[in-house]
Parts: sequence; structure tokens; C-alpha cells
Amino acid sequence: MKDYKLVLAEILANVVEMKKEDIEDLIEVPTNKDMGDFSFPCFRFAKILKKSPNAIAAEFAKKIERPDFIEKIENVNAYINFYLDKEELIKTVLDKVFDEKENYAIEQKKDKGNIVIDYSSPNIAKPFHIGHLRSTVIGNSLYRIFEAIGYKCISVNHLGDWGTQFGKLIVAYRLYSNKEEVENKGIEELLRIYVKFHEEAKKDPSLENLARENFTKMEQGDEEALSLWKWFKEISLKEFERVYDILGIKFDSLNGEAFYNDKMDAVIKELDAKNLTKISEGAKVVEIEDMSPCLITKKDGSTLYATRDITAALYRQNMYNFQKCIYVTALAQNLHFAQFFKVIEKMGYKWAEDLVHVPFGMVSMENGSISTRNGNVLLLEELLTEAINKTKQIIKEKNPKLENKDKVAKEVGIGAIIFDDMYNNIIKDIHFSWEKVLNFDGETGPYVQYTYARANSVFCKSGMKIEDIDNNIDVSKITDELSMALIKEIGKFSDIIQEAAAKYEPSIIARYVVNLAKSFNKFYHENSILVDEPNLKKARLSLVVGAMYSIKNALWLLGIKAPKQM
RNA sequence: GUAUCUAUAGCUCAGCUGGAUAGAGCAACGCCCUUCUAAGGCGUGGGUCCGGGGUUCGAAUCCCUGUAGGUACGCCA
Repeated sequence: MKDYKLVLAEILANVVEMKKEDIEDLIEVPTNKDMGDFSFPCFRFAKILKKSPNAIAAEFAKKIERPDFIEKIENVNAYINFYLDKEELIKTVLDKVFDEKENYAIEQKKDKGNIVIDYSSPNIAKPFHIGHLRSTVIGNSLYRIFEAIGYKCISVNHLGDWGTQFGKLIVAYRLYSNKEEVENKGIEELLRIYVKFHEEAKKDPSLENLARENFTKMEQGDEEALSLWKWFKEISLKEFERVYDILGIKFDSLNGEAFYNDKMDAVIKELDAKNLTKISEGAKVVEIEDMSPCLITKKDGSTLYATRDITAALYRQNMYNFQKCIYVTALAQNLHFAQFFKVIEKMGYKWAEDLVHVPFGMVSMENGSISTRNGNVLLLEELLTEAINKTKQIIKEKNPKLENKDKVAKEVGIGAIIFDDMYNNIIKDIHFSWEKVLNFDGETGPYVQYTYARANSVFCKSGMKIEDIDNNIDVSKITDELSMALIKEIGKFSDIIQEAAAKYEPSIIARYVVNLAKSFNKFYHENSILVDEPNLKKARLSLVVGAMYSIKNALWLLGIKAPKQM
């Protein structure tokens, strides 16, 4: 919204002995709307002026020149409260909404520079389960949020397609499977033999050594090992793409860990040349103060996770010249990121400070933590299918005549899952519960989508075309509190996106869109929209359409569709 | 042991760049569809903001400390 705060600070600076920047910091938005749109607390002047805060506030309040956009200035105790002029406020918000229309609050220019976002990044040869969902939907949302404030984003799916696990898989394949089984059953068979490997390795630890040997062979370019690896990777990618399609997510780069195989040598040499490496217990490490050392190579010379991440960061900086490089991974990986960010800093690269780890909490199942090895997993597709089926059932009950039932059920069911994942601060752990995730009442994705569908429905019944709805309305027609509350909520959208970006927190968008939907539902409940009086009808329809643009775009920022009917 | 995250209503959580009576949703109970989609709206009950210090005119919010739980800590990713 227009920067009223700044203007108020300038006006206050004429009365209060303080820099306008400091005044601006002091001005706050009251928690209770009865106390105005902005308020200025005067407690801190008591000491200097040797008067009571209440007296000071009263004195200041008298001296302030009221600007046009302020309807009323009121002194309550130690506060000076400012009430925005309603007509001014309506005009300001609607001007912006109808100037930008379907792009409302979403910046179209991408001229602030590049941001690389590394997310999803599942491990090849393991099925896509609900544990992978978080990184995927959070990363996708951050991508859209940063694009919405004017950055060009590059999404990277840093596939876990390299590492000792492939040594394990190769061993497991040779011992427990064959070509036909893998071709027929795909990733399911790969999972089976992976689990089997871990069972057997408990009894016979030499299998682990065999696995390591096979990975080393891969790193040395052994053709047989590599062709198996390639085959496993293709099978996995097919499955992942199916899941990404359902979620509507695309990546700009699929450069996984293997992509950096031929680029790590140069980086290790650079580390050596900068005198950062040491040999410790046979491994090559970079020592870091106040942290355990970062391992660069194992004693057999093969590389590790950190080696590939350091190499990838250097490559990305070189390739994209990023303003930020964001990693969306579990909180449990905190140390790893702290370590390799520090290594890059030690290498003398100033852009190390542009590397950002966005950590999220763990998902656990009702019967303990998720473990692919133990088979305690819920496949994402199973969850999505369940949600879609539940939605179909509800549609059958509530809106049996709906067209495109399947399409809508898909959008709503998936919306429910995505929304649920991002409604709380991402740092919170999630204890998965069918009951919770399949509840579509209250503060949920379907609630917001339903609100949108209602708004669309009433708009359609008006018989107006979208072009007929604009900001050219009789502002005096809108007077009630609920309409004003809706306008204010719509007007907040841009600030909310800024906040979500600054905090790397999609839940801020999710919370916002729920408040917006609540606001709309109250407005809708109390005010008839399709009234006879044409000017009133037009004014109210402007609010309906403004709410629709806002809800649709906010859902889009979360990666959720807004069906027109449901 | 060290680091890190979390602790607010029965449950799940907002609020945490300090401010005016601590907010939602779920669950429970009650009301509102001959009127624009009831996946909705309204109402009722429900709180030592984990404990203890400190800073401040003012602390759920900042600092210190303790407690409880989660997670990570060299050749996995």
C-alpha cells in the first residue's frame, strides 16, 4: 500500500524533535482496528520532556496538521491514533488493483538480478515420499515469491544421483535382482533391493565395503558400473517427472550431483593452492573454527557431499552471477551448510554471504520417523490420490452437477496437501496425520479455494464482463466496516509478499490468504452484492473482483490452483 | 559432551525487528440455507504465553540461566 507511514513521519517531524526515519520506526499499526490505522506511542518522550506520556501525546496531537488522507486524529492515553480517510483508502487500493488486474501485486519486470533456488533434490532410486514434498513445495513457492518481487529465479533440482548409495544399489542388483524385474517393476524393485541390502549388510558388514568399491569404480569411470547407474537414474527420473507433473512444478536445471564429477578436481586443487586443506585421519579436510571440519575427500580419494556442493556453488555463481543462492533442505542439514558456506568464505569469495540455507522441520509418521530403508514410508502419490478421492466424494455430496469434476477434484485435493504443508512456519516439525491432512474445514486450502469459487459465482451471476468491472466506482457507496476491512486486506498484499520473501517463509502468504478469505466471507455474508441499485452493485462487484485477483495470485504464490467452480 | 531448533487454549498453531484487553483453526455445545455455492457465517466455554532471574515507562516478544522434547556432530547424502 502507498507509504502513508512515511508521510505521517514527515508531518510528525515538524512537531516531535526526532529524525523522521526514527519516527517512522515508532509508528505502528494498532492490533485493534478501533484504535485507528496508525498510531504513535509517546512513552519515550516522558524522560526528556519531564512530563507524563499522556500529557505529551495530548500536546503533540493538538499541534499536528492533519493531512488530507487522514480522516481523524485522536489522542488516547499515551497514543496518538490516526484514522485513514475511507474514500482515499478505497481509491488507493482499487487504483492499484485495477491497474494491475490479473497481475495484481505480482511484479512483471524481473530486473533485480538472478536468484538460484535449489530444492526438491530427491535421491535417485528411491521413491518420492511425503518427506520430499516439503522441499519441493516450499522451494516452488519461494521461486514464485521472489519472482513476484522482481527477481529472475532459476530453479535447480540438485538430484542425488551420485554417491555410495549407487555402489550399494549395484551390489544389491547383482545379488538380488535381474534385468526383467527392474524393467517391469521400476523404482519399486530398486527400493526392494535397497532395503534388502541394508538388511543383509547388518549380518555381513563386508557388503558395505563392496558397495564403496563399486562407487569408487564409478568415480574412476568404470563403464559397466556407470551404465547400471545411468539405467537406475532414467527409471527414477520417469517417476519423479510424473510427480512433478501432478504438482505442476518445472525445473530450469536438473544438474544433479553427478554433473559436477569432472569439476571437483579443479576445486580441490584450488583449496590446496589456497592452503586450506589438511590431511586428518587419512581424509582431506578443511578445518573451521568453532565447527567440526568439512570433509573434502575420503581416505580412498573419492569425494563427498560437501565437495560437490562447494563445486556446485562455484559453478552457479559463475554461470548465473546470482544475487542469492537459496538451498531448501531439512534443518538436520544445518551443519553441512554452515560448513561449506564457511569453506567458500575462506576461499576468499565475498558472495559466500549470498548463500542462504532455508531449513524446514522434519515430517514423521504416526508410527515413527520416515525411513526408506525400513520401508516406513508414505508415497506422495498415495497421499495425493487419497486427497483427490476424498474431494470427489465431497463434490458428489455438495455439488453433484459440477462440470469437470475430475479436474476440480485434482486441483482441490492437491491444493489441500500443498496448503497444509506450508500453513505453519516451515521450521516446525510435522507429525503426519490422515485426519488432519484430509480435513477441508476451517483454515485450509479448500476453504480458500471455496471462497474464490463463491466470489466467481456471484460475479458470473451479475452478468457483467470482467472488463466492465473497474475502479471507476462511486466510492461513497462503500461505508460498512466489513467492506472496509476487505479493502484493507486486499491493499496489504504487496507488503505481505515482501515480508514472505524477507523471511523466506511461504506460510506468511498462506496466513494472509486465509485472512483475506475470511474477510471476503464476512463481507459476502453481510452484504448483498447483486442489488438493484446499479452504483452500489458496481461498487461491491469491484470488491469481489479485487478479492478474486488477490486470492488467485496468493494461491498461485503457494503453487495452488484456484478453480472457478467447486 | 558441543551445536542447533522447538516450548503460547484439550489438540494444531499465529503473534516474537518490545507497546493499549494474548489471537485463529480443529474438537465440544448452540444458532443461521423459500435470498448471490452451508467446503460458509454467527455465538459460548476454554490461557501460571515451560520455570527462574535481568534490561525497560512497558516483555509472550530482548539478554542470562535452568527444564523438557526434536535433530546434527569425518569418511552417507
